[in-house]
Amino acid sequence: MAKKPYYITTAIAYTSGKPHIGNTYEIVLADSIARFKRQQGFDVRFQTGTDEHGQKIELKAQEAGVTPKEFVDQVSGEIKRIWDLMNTSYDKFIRTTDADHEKQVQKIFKKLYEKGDIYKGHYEGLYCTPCESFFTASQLVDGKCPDCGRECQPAKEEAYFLKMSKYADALINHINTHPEFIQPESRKNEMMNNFLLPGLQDLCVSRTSFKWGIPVDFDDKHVVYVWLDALSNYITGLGFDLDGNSDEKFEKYWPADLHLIGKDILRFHTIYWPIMLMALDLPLPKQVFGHPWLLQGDGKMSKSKGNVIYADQLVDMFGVDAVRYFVLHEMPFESDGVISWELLVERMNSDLANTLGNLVNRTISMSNKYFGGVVTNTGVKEAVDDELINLTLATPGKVIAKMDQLRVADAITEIFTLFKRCNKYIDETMPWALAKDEAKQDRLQTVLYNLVESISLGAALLEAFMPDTSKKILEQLNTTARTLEEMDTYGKYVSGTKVVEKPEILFQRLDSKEIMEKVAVIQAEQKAAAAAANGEAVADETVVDIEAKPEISYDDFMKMQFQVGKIIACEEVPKSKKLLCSKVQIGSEVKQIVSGIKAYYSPEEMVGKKVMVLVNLKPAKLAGVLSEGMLLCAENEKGELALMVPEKDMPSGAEIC
RNA sequence: GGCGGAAUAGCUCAGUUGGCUAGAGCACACGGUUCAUACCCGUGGUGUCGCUGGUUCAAAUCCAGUUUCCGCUACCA
Repeated sequence: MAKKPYYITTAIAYTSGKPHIGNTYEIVLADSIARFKRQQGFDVRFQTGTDEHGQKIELKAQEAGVTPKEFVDQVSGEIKRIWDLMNTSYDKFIRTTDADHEKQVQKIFKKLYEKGDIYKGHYEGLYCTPCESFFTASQLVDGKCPDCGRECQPAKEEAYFLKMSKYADALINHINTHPEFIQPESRKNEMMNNFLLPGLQDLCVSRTSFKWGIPVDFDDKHVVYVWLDALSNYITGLGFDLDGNSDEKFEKYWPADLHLIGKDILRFHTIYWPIMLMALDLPLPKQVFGHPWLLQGDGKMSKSKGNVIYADQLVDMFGVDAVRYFVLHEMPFESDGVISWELLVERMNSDLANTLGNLVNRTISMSNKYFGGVVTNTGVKEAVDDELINLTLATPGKVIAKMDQLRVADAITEIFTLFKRCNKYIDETMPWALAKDEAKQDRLQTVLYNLVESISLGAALLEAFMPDTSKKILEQLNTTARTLEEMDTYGKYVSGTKVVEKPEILFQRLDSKEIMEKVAVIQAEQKAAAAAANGEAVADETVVDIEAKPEISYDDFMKMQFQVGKIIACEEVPKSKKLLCSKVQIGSEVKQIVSGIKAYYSPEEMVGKKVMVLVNLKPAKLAGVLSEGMLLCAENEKGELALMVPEKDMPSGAEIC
């Protein structure tokens, strides 16, 4: 019988920089699932890769003084190197700059255009600049922005749009009839309530503001929107061809069984991607799992703090399998996991060195000490053996059940429960006591055999999660990994086998203090590097490009009145997350102004500042609070805000012109 | 503001449709053991199961209200 196909993908990694351990988690998680499915007898196809287009990359390359292609070649190579370092068993590493991918994306775009699902639209009268939103004519209220009620700006650029609304009902129906489609389930409500049920807007799927993307082949002013480009990788990587000449891999593996992605990009995978597929008349993936994040224990990761953790640093210090064990084991199914160097040392010592490593070590040592390494099943069973045997035989089923639910951390815990039981079994049977009694030699043989048998089975189960360790244990026991089917009977370890003479230490215990000293050095280096990079950035002057607005006349400009305002009081706007309400003294007048800057300024530090105010703006209510003007801010590429203040002290009310 | 979720031992979390003295791992303390990587095994918690009410023979579990935190989303004049 032909093996059942199983197609699993990770999100393709964005090539804006070196991936940290959080990004690396995803590929390891996918790898453990892929390996386990192979062990279960599936014909697995495992795809990963890099997402290489977009304005951000164009800018990064510019900063680095290289071409975009040179930039992504370097980063993509680095990502692949780390994926390989982590011993991940992907079958295909796709790059969105691959020629065949680009060609298919162009074809897809054209096909959807010809079909009418992508149409050329205009911003004219439909673009609200302050809201930064596009609206279809029907969405406008009295010809004005439905959100803010103001005039929408005339367009200066044309763009292509994907008709989302056409497929919305079909998608809602699909999600409702396929409860397993979006995982974890709690995310399903978010997608439904926030996007689908309120009504989908057509999606703008082309850009003209930058060049680094796949050109629309029939209209080369435009490049294809990066998400349309990136999402297509899941089918182009299988050799999909729109003209019907698809590779057999596509016929075999599509639709995907699982898209494994971060929880932050669920929207793209559960709304845009399915609609794209519907428009192409292709079946939808069976499941999309938005996994949680691996977060740094001591605050957010940042290069300037020097606390970004990279996979290769961890591997240097702990080894590949310890890192794999850690990221897989520390991640709960739904909530974010935490990583820190201290936690790693703790897990390394207690789980890997003590429970597992020491178990293998003591078992092999005893076999050598008492029987010259030969492990024989003499069949002298006692009641105490039952518990170990039963648990050993039950463990594969438990692991399979957990893996079926994608609960990888729980699956690993099941395997370690077995190893712990083995340690207990040694205490219960006390081999060293049996060894002293001539009459108990056969019993001792059986006890050691049972241990070797249970460890062999546990080690085979470990393959998906810690492939090297699994192999090392089996080699030391001089046996091979059995399949899941072969785990149904106890006693398959060949009696009379000789184990290795001197056991190899699988995991060395580490001293937390020594590790932390090394970490301090790494962090200091990273901090210094970040500072140096910042210094360069100052010299190089990092720039931000924003979309240009239409030219205005001097009269237009003169309509606006700017003055220096002194903030004399400030408080948070209740029930709002981003708003601060300030009392601003402008000359002898006091205005109340609401600003969305709570994330960057506390009410206390606002008071006393002299800032630039647009004073003749029509008052409006924000979160129910009247605002009579606007505090002007500069905004960087991250959306962080800084208030504009006069370079020299100026009196309140001074005109800015 | 809208929708949803969470609150259980020092820490990280389990607790299926309400049912026996509320569990696991880690950490900590004590005891045992010596084959082993100072390891393994055992024992040890008076935990207000966020708070207040309610339903019930019985509530961590169901209902209502309340507080705090989190996610998505809206607001950024």
